[in-house]
Amino acid sequence: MTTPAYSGLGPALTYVHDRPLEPGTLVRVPLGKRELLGLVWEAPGLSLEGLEPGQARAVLQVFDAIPPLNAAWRGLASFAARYYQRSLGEVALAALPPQLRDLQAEQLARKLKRLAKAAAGNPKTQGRQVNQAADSEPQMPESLSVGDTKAGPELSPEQAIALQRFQAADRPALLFGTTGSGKTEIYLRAVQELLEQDPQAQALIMVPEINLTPQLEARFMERFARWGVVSLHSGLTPAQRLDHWLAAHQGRARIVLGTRMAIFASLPQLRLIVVDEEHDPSYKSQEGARYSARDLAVYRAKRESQGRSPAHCRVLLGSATPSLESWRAAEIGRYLKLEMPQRIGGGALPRLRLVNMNHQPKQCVLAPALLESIAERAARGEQSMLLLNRRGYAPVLACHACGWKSDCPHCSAHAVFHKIDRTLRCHHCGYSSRVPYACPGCGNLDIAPVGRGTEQLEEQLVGLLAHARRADGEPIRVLRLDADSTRAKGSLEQQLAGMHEGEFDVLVGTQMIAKGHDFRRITLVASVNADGGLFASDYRAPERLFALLLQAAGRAGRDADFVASQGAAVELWVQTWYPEHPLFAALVQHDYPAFATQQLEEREAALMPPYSFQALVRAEARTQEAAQALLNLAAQAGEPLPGREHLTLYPAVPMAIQRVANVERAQMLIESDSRPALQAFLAAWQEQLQLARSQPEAKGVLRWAIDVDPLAI
DNA sequence: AGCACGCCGACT
DNA sequence: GTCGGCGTGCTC
Repeated sequence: MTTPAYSGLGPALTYVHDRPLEPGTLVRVPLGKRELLGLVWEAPGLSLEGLEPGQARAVLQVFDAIPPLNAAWRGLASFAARYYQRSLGEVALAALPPQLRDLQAEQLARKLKRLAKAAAGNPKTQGRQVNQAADSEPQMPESLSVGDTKAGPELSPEQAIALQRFQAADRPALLFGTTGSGKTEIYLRAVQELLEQDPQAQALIMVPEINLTPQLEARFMERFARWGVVSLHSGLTPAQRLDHWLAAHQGRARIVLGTRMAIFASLPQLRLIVVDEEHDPSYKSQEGARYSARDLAVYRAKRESQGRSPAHCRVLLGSATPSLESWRAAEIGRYLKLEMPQRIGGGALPRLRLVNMNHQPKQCVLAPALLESIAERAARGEQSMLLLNRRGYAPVLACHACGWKSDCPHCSAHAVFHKIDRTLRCHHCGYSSRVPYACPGCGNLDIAPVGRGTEQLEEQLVGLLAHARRADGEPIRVLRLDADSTRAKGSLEQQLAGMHEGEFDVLVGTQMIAKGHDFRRITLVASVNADGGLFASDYRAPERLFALLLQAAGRAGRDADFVASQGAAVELWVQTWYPEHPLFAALVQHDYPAFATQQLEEREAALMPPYSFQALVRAEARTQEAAQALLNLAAQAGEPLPGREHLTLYPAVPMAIQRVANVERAQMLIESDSRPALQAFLAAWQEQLQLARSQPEAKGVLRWAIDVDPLAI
């Protein structure tokens, strides 16, 4: 009755034990020559009499020191496995802390005894652990209302109404709140009211990125340490992850904060799920079971409420730029829409300044007016932030004599020029080589960088601002933050702290600086080259660009007092060659609803999600032909399958980056107006895919995977 | 996924 | 003649 952590083996395996085991019990079982962690699953109608001798081996150990995973959790795991077309064992066992796999039952029992003792001796032990991880983040000053031990600020009327409507909601709620409108305070209050009113209740708070957990943790710890706050994300050590998981599973932690993996945390008394920045693509897993933690949050809340009132477990999705899926659900009343258009403290939203690059001096990096504005701000003690979505010095090196380009030898992509260590690096496979002295094609010495990355922007900015001075008369200081500059552990926190202290005047970086961080002195945000998102082949690109720009804009002017005392103009500058693009018309007005309406109309006309349902099958092989053959052969074989008549199967095509690490990749898009039809077809089709593998045309196929509700096509 | 079994190239 | 490459197949 256990499932192995292996994806090819679909249904549960059968084992025997000398006494009945409750479903959800963790066990240790033999499989082949190995000993594995297993999970007891329900086995309706199975009796020992029906078993051939030797058909079932014996359970080795029972982890009876911890309670079984409950029915709601098992329901979530089996739904996720079914919906995302993976085996139950893979989903269920991947959702457990990895260290559990290596532990013997007695070791776990001993650990639990120790934890119980520690918890009895010091009820705050749990909280301490978390705080250590979070202490590098500067704390937000809270305006404490006198006599209120809960130490929350007064809610604005708008917040109070949103919270009240959420508390009365009988369906998932979408909190559409401008950046700086105080969404986090709503989360905190919702959690507080729930945990005060129900002494057992647990809440799950999800954030898109690991970088954002420390500061959220700090805010939750500050108010709710007494209730036990733990985090769950991939940055924890294996031991921490097990501890935190156990704390949640045993109900010692009543608040769990985490990234997408936290959706599978065992929370026996789960009553509230918050998904912050619900539109963020990080919620969609890109490997293993390709689940959407946001979608599973909605499912899980419903499943937890099964057989109880619909509001037993509530779910709150928050965003300043909701996904079009959630937006539409709110429009048609499937979700409750809560709106908070005002910034707390009345801070003005940044004014959009579109820079028409057609009218700028030739070859200019930053418009002169933008440079000047940055310099003026630095002179007044204000900070600026520049976004450029490309790390490295230049995306490619090229020889103008023979046309040679710095291509990665293993991928169909350029190797990026990193000037700092004079390397060419492929961002897809990790290949790295020294920059050649002369062109490998023709020996020409004149090989030059083409295009611009953050390293180069930083360098040019320092040059362009050489004449300018800070308030203290010193030269302007530029900080670059991207995956390269923050590789060392703790260096992101350290550099962010420097930015907060005002050590730097200008911050240059990739996406990672646009999200969440609370910079107090930034009054200008600029997107150096936004056009990539305007005409990308991916139909979701405009949506992502809009979200990125608004989110980045939200970094500016967060401290209304600072802005007022400076008399600062809070601005978002966007450099573009296409200023007339309709996306910008909506952006000028900060009008997400208008943008969403326009995008949804396009989607409806083209019958794209959320007006249709998609799945993507990707194949990897030694040759492109084999990868495509597998998909096309399986498609042919799938003709008679259930649901097929409601589907469109497009021909297999090479992926955008066709070859990565010497593996050829192809994909096939499947579209349907019926989710059940798509589900039924995919479930049956797996077998055809498996069979197609043994055809001679598909020789050299390495693997294939189905991505249900893919984000990028 | 692991781990075994099984059939073809360069070494003591 | 063996060590070892990774292709194919199985695990209650």
